[in-house]
Amino acid sequence: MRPTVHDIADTAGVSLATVDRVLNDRPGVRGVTRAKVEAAIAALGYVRDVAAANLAKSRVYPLVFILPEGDNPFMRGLEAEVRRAGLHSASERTRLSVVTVPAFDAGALAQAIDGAIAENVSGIAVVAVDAPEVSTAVGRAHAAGIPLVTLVSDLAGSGRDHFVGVDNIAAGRTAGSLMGRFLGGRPGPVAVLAGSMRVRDHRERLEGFCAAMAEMPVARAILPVLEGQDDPARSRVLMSECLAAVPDLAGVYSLGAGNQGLVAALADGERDDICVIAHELTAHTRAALEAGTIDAVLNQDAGHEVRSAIRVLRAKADGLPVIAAQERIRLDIFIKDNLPAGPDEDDGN
Amino acid sequence: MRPTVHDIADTAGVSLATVDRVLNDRPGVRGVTRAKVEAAIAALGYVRDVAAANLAKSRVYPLVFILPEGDNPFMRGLEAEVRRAGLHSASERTRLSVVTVPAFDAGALAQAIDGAIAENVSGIAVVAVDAPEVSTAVGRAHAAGIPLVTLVSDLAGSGRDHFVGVDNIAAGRTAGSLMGRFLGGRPGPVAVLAGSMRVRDHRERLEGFCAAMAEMPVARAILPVLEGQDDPARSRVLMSECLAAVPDLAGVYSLGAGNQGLVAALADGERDDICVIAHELTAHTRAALEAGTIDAVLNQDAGHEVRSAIRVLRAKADGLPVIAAQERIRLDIFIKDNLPAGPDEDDGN
DNA sequence: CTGTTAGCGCTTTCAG
DNA sequence: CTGAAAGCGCTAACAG
Repeated sequence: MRPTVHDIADTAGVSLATVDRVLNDRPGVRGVTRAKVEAAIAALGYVRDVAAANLAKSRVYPLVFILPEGDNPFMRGLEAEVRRAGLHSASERTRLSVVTVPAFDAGALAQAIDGAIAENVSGIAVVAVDAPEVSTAVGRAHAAGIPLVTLVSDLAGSGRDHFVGVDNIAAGRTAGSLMGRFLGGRPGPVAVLAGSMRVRDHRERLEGFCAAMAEMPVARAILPVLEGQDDPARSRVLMSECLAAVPDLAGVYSLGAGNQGLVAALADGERDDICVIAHELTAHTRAALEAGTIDAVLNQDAGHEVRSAIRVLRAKADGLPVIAAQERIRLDIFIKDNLPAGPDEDDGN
Repeated sequence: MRPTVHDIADTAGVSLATVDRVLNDRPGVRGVTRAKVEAAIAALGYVRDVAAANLAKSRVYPLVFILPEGDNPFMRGLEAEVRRAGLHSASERTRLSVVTVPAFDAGALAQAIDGAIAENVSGIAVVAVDAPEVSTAVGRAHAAGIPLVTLVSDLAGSGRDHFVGVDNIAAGRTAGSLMGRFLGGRPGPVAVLAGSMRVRDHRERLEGFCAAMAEMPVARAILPVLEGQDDPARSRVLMSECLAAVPDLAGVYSLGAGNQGLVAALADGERDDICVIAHELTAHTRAALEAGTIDAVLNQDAGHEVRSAIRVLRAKADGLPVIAAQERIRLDIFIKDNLPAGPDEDDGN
């Protein structure tokens, strides 16, 4: 049997309370006593049973996730993952809630953050819009001692405690690298369809993409970015115009959530010869991948992100360190052949 | 506060013990009583606190992992992941151990399985060699009521309770698909380097690869399989001979663990123009990917696999159902640009 | 500064 | 068939 607090108490010749004080290094223990206890801990090779500890301190951690509203499928997927995690929140002693705000709206976002601060939650996760109002609101959370992590899209030089999401420059590079290889020697420029250059993840993806394309053996023109505001109709129009204007278009990099519009435009123009690389595995991108319209999808696992955000916020709330390496979010590459299970099945890993 | 067993007992007008009997559907409860309790459970929306339950039943589950010995880096990585999981085994109430047996040795493997049965462990995870001796040993485990899962490589028509690993046919298809796209119109045959056709995962990968290559727009010859026994020296020799014999070789699919030898042979022959797709992200493949020798690596996350095996074995030992969708292991595609953190850093997801 | 005691939510004897 | 009571490993009052 593994040693317990009782064993420590016995071999150190002190009471349970004292052992507990040392373990959680709370004040009120003499140096000598502390030393005895620490010796016993080391000698017995004690490891704390976290589950039991959580059970005992029946504290709960109310955490709030602030996400953009609207029909962006990735964001709705994120929301679904938060709710799914909420089911397990039981044993994790957390209470999760979701607040949605208009997309790309810095003011509304700042207000939502202030709302969470007012409710005195124990942690905030927010899909950031990179704007000063947001930064100052994040500063207020910090001042109030409430841990805050940015999710998916980061905020430059703010007081956020941690960023949960992929390395978007690397994501862009990956897209560029695949695009270059898939196109090979085929001539023609590539188009880039984004949501908005106001969010940091989109800017970074573009940067990485251009860098990787520039390193390819075959030089290739990259057309000016089309900003579709992650709106299907708008993205479709922009893309259709582009297809009409650039008959020799060879590829499209869709780095935001405009995929539904993109696929529609490609169907309208009957252009299944174009190499398309998109982000986020959703019902739309999955279908397009299976149909051969999209060639590769880069994905960040929403489930992993949500669980990571929860772990980090809890750790911060408890004043525990975050193991950075453990919280890195991977960039998945999907092609038709390695598509995972179904859209609403979860791998829980 | 969430409802507890006490609340159920109160509203159902029974004792804790009875509630517990119903919850874990143990015998010894009258139909009427059971109904009352179930009504209360439903009414209160009770969800069991698994952590507390585990704490109370201080039962531990000894699980044994049987892995091939030798310097196969993927297998050593698997072993490392088992040990890492062992650290957390605390709160999971499991005790993990590892047994290694000579690679591709069905007799030794069968013997190890019998050994575990004799020790009366609560679960066995085994990297299978696809042979009759192994199947019968698996049958004995089944007869003894010991849950057994195959890990990484499956066993045809055996009594294994579950397979933890990737869909290897899909993995082969993915490799073929990428190889076809990367090579584009470039002429020349491709070689296949395997470990042994005696393990099922290698056979399945080959099958998927050939199928995908056959569907490519450009027809391409696939050379006879080279079986390197996952041994660096042997793989190197085979590969070198192949390079010498086939000067216009366009690509290599390494579907086993012979990557060290493969990379050495390519270096010997100064052939960095060949498109190489390999399996499993290890120190060697990572370095070769960064150097540009290998173009893509398909990976199964050893950490995920180990944790999945543990979850499944525990569930089986407890007679609980396994949520298949949750246990599916993804096939990761890595290129130079989306390589994850470091080789010994874990993402724990 | 240190110890005693009563739980957290669940399981498990052992009596009735 | 059902209930009372004791604990799992840890924390948190409250006394000393």
